[in-house]
Amino acid sequence: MEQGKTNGEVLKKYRVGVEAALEVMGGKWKPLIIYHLFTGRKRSSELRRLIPDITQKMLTTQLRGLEKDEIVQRHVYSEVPPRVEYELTAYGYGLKPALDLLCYWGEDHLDKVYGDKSKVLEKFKSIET
Amino acid sequence: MEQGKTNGEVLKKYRVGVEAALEVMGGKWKPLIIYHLFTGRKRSSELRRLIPDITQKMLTTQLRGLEKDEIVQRHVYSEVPPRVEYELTAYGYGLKPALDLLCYWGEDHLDKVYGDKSKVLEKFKSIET
DNA sequence: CGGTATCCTATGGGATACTG
DNA sequence: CAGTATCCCATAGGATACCG
Repeated sequence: MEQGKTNGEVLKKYRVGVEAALEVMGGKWKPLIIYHLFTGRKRSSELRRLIPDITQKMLTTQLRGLEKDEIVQRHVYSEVPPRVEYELTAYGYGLKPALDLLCYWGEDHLDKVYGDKSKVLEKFKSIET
Repeated sequence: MEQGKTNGEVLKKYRVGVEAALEVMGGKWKPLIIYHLFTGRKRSSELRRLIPDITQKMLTTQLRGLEKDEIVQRHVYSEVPPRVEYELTAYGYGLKPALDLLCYWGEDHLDKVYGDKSKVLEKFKSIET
């Protein structure tokens, strides 16, 4: 238990904390968009190519949400044809550890579901706080 | 980049991994339920008390989902009045590292939104893989 | 006490067409 | 190329009442 806080405060912190995080990166496409931006800024067409199943509308919608939460920054170049690039903020990059852990857990889960041996779980249990 | 895998394979792995994880624990109340179960098995009425805003229906629904994915185990006692307890499986407990990171990031996000200093981010950047 | 069964609505997300 | 505007649908989630 953290110091100087009541159970209720810690509980509330946890609640809004995890909920806030899920609001920010919990959309259907947001984790994937963020993932691709981990490797550097991408223009809109690149993201569409990297995420074939996403529609233009959803790409825009999810990016706007991420922009509002200051996870990504939008760079507009006044050219013809227009060019727009999206870049993770340092703040958004801070989601990487959490997303990576979620990813590894998810892989492990899929292995489990599909009958493979659980092998990723061990790898990260040392990180438990 | 992981060994022996193409970019596509790694990408696909990441995609389904993070999506699978969000399917399992991405519900509105699931993280909160899981959190409370981190501290030990709880009976249904305890969870409702700990999560005042949840309805009976949603508690049952989310718990059934978690049970299906083998995150929680349901223990039924044939008594009068009936008693039912829910317990995290070892497998479900493996979500703790990821949930904790999400929680800390979310707290930091809320501090940021509400004008406080960002102070949790530093704490975990060493975990980045 | 714990759980269903209805019923309802809010909304996240998709398809398509259009614009600067 | 990047984005908006409609229109539409599936479903997650809430309110309420009832059951063993």
